[in-house]
Amino acid sequence: MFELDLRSRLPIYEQLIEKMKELIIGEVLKPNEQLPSVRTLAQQITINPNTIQKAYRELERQGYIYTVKGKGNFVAPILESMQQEKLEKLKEELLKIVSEAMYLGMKKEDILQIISSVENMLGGGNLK
Amino acid sequence: MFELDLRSRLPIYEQLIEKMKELIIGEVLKPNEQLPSVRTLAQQITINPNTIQKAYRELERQGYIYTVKGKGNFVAPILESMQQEKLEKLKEELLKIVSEAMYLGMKKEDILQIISSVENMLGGGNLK
Amino acid sequence: MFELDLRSRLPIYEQLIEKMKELIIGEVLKPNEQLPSVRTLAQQITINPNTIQKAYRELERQGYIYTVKGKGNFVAPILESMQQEKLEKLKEELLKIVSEAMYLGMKKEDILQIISSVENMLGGGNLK
Amino acid sequence: MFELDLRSRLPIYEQLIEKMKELIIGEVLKPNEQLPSVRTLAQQITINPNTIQKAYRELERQGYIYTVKGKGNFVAPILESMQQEKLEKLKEELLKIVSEAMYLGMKKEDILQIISSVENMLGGGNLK
DNA sequence: GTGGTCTAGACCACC
DNA sequence: GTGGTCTAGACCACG
Repeated sequence: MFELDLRSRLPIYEQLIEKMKELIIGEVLKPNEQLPSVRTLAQQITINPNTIQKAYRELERQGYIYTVKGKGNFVAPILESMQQEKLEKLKEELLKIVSEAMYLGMKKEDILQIISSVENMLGGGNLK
Repeated sequence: MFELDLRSRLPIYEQLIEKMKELIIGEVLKPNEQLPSVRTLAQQITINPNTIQKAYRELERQGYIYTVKGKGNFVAPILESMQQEKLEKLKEELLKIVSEAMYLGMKKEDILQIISSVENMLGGGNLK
Repeated sequence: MFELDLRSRLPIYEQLIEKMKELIIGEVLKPNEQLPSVRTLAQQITINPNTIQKAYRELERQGYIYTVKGKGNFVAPILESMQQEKLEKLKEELLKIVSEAMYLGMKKEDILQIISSVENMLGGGNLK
Repeated sequence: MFELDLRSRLPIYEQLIEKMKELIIGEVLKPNEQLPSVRTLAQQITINPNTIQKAYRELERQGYIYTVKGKGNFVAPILESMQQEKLEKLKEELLKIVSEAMYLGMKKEDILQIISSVENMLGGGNLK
């Protein structure tokens, strides 16, 4: 389930964060679903629990999961408060990347295709 | 010309590489144009010459520049593969950001609007 | 009546203690009034009875409530020392926040305005 | 310089954060001044370097210090961007604490006194 | 059982 | 030299 590249330049806790985000955004992990415990996951992917911890704490800070001490970590439902703020940031990022991409010759159609593929992923027909 | 962020998590030699690549692909630096020498550039942006060296060596390895001993470093002619490589990276980034944005509720229209604004911006004086 | 935050970093028994203290010092709970039994309260706020127990025991130790075996738990008469203790804590907090705010450029007037607005708010129907 | 209470309930990395904030806010540590290195500080106060790291990273996240890899950690100058955001939060906190304090009988004069003491600390006459 | 903190010691990239 | 990451193993508080 979690394929990590131990040799990668990206620290493995960041790889973990990315993977988890994908699972949450792709709604493979549903809101309020419990995540594997720090220890269990550590054993499963044979990695130190501290490393999982680091990833989980960052995900919590970013609002993707929430922690109940003594219980576990859970997928956060989308909060409106964080939503607006975050969307603004994403819009800025989008603007930057889109302009760079189009400057280098990417066509409007290429971007539309990306949007479509995302719609399929998120839409009724969950790929899972 | 080269705005570097010393505080960034990216090593500055990598920031240099990225900047140079963009200037080369965007043809701000024309093929066979001579690059500033390691020493002068180091002085200009007050950075350790070793760091510049490292960036130049890596750019040469990747085929973006070539070195003539005793003369200096020069911009290599652009290969399509370079643009392609860059565009692939941008596509991946786009996919990530778009899916995150749409998960948080951004509408297709919002993205289309961003595209339009970029089109307008580039529409007038595209250098290419 | 008791709004607890299960996700908070503060253990919930401490949250309970703080809430109770405020209710007692603010005289929402009057001296010698009977508190809800451990079980009923546990049911009401759907929390482990052990947790309630722990809070009650600590409140007793600190002199805020007293226990009559076979009868239940009761609000102790307020001692000045309790108010004093609480006020000291608040003063420390105030000092920290005020110094941080003024370091970041908040003006004395801004704080005075906050005080005024609080005075207005309390002015009308102070329970005490 | 750093008196830590190893027995305290507050984790020592949080104690460190508080101390550092005080030093920065009190301008004992001036903007762009270099902080002791992770290792040095660790030796000085005989604490594990990882613990210092944790404190430094959090301070960076909160905008109090910035890190230059390979160089060290430095006191951040006040950024306007973070300022506005943070001040809003502080105002809310202030409102909450002030209203609680005044409800419990704290006088306007007590608060004014706190403000004065802060003014002295920050003003021309640095206590150091 | 859960997460949170801490230590000791190691290796890496960067400058 | 600096910070950044990771491991192994320990102890604690919480529910």
